[in-house]
Amino acid sequence: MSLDRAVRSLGLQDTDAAVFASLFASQRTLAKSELLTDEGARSPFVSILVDGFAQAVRVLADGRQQCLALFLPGDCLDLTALVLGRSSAATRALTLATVAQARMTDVQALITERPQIGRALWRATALRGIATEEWLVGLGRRSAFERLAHLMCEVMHRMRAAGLASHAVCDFPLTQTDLADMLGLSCVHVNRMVQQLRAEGLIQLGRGRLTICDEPRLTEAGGFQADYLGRSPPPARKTDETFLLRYGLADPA
Amino acid sequence: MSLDRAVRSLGLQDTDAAVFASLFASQRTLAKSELLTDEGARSPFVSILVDGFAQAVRVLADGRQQCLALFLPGDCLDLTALVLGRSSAATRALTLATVAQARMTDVQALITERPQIGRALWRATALRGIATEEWLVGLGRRSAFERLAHLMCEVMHRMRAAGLASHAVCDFPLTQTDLADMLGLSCVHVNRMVQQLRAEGLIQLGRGRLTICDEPRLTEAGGFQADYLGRSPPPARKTDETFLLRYGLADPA
DNA sequence: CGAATAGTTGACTAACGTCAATACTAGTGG
DNA sequence: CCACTAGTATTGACGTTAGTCAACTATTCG
Repeated sequence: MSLDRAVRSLGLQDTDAAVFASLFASQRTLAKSELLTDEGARSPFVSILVDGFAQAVRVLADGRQQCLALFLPGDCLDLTALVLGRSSAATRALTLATVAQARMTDVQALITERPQIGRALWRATALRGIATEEWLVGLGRRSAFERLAHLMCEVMHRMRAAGLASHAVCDFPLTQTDLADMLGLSCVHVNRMVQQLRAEGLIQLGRGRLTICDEPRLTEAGGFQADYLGRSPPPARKTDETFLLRYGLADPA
Repeated sequence: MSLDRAVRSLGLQDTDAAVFASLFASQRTLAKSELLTDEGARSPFVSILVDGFAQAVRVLADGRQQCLALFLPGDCLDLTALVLGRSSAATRALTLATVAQARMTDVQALITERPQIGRALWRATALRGIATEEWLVGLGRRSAFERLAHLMCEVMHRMRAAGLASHAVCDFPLTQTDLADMLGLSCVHVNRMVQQLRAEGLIQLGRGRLTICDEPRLTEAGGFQADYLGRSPPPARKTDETFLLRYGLADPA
């Protein structure tokens, strides 16, 4: 993933894009599992993932942990630190990874000078929030099988958008333990669900690659909506009497 | 909750606060269960909840639903719509509620004129994201009992910050079904956990009121960190050999 | 080749959901 | 003030999903 492409995916163009990108002159390589920033830390840099996979993760006092976000090449890492001054979660490389870094003070200064850049980063912050909300829906209301199917759809979708998937195949270097952390499951159960997805002919997964064999059915299985970032009007819902009554939406006529 | 107080809680002061508040001249009353905005809708207004409780909620095609956020008096509703143009989720009154509204175009114009206001709203967007992340951790890695305890702590904490709690008592007009939607549980199970919290002498809950009887123990039970919005450095973790090895954090020395 | 990591399996358990009945509560109109 | 009603809370029996533990196998990588 080129830095320019990453910057354009923020919605920046022309001079804004060029000037913003020019701040990310330095690169840093992270070993697999290496922390880029720790939970609650102040970092003097803003980072964009250029290569490899990473995650945002929170660890509870007793060692349980939950992944809050999966970062693919081209994603901005830890955006909230830019406005809040601190990282809300640890950022950790899931594979050997490369990040481009800009000094936070430089970014701050540039935002003042070019408000459109601030606007774009604010928009990116909001999109990150929506993605988190989507995961929240999954953990709250979807079964393990659905969650996994949904995640496979999401990854393929995002990898395509980043130009990193060919047809229905992309790199997928995550372990089942990594998946378990994302999906709020145990790795044993993830394994069972992966096997079910394979048995039903929906995906192939292994050796660091994901192949979607039957995308319509996988999408259906995960309840995935491709446009959940640039959202269209609410999908037509089955008119369910109970539902309408419960929320006082029944047409009084 | 006065509008001024709400505006100050965004971090705005003096002229910025006054000018921003002046945009919220109109008010609207929502009946219990009434939708303020629908999922995916474009709204021409930015709203601040002045009175009552509200939620952001996503409904799946089959009727399952998950609450994404609980709004208390003083909270900005549906902030992401301001930068993304659409609501990512429905906003619904949980009680009879009052919102103050500003025309979105007016807010946009004011942000251009006074960048500090944009900064404050961006910060609020980021804080909303962190709150969503905290719920994600709960749904992914906390038991039903812990989640409920955590939510009680969160609500009391926020109600105090809004000046709406006296000592350890505050209004709490949510039904157990509402709680179930927030916590990703069934209402029957919520009921069982509420009873357990009561039996252990941690809370009193009923008739629209919440009383925390033993705050230290409730905080402990929920793993609640009061500062999870203005985060301090990572809490000291038990040094756990397994954990360190698993994540390659073991000191190589 | 060997060590470490990752994936797989089965047996068992715990947490939580579902269903269906029953009790309580608050608001309503008589 | 009382009966009525709708919404809410509670209970028990039972089913299902997912977690835990402990082994074992397959891969990867040095």
